[in-house]
Amino acid sequence: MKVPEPGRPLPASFFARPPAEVARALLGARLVRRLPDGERLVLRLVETEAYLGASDRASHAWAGRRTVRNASLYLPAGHAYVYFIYGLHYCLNVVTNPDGRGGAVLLRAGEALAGTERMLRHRGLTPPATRRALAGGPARLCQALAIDRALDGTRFGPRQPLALLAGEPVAAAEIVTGPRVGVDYAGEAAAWPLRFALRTSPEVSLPRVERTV
DNA sequence: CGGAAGATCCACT
DNA sequence: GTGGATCTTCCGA
Repeated sequence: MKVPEPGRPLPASFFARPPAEVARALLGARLVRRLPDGERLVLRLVETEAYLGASDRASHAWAGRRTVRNASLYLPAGHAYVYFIYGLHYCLNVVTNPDGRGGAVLLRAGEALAGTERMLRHRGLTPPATRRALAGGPARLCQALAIDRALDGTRFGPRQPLALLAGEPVAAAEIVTGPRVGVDYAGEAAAWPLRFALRTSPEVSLPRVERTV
């Protein structure tokens, strides 16, 4: 599909595609968080994972599961699904359902482009901090951007608390894929290469992924 | 109604 | 490399 100029909002049609396609296309995009006091925090996305929905045992929408917790997964494409995990962490997803099956993309890591000071504070870090410590990992990303369940079900868009904008184009040779993290329980789905990352990014959480796309 | 497990992170060895 | 923190959610009994 046609991708907007860098800095332009990604339209709903961008997200209304198969999750793996969206996960790959989101690499390089800018995730913008507007705080209640008006400050803008910006990350360049460097790692994503696709969750396919009903057919994917690793997905919260596996077998058509629909609960209070994951209700946002069934909102139209381009909405946020934020969940609480392990008793202390949050993770941020973008809903990508082409046909209402609960597909989503987990935003796993980003590189700070603006608001670094504020993000350090949110993370409880003081310089020098590694780039990876700031927003490398889904829970770190959420903490850096002050994201919690209050943002669950909101729509990504300009003038919203969360927005996704087009970034600079990314060459295919810069993208690597591999199995998703922490889904060993998911049977054969655990091996599916639905994790996408930029090859050279230090923010990418380990273990490093293999194959180029 | 109780138990078990989770799309993680950090400190410690 | 390993284990503990910490709590919500879900499913089976």
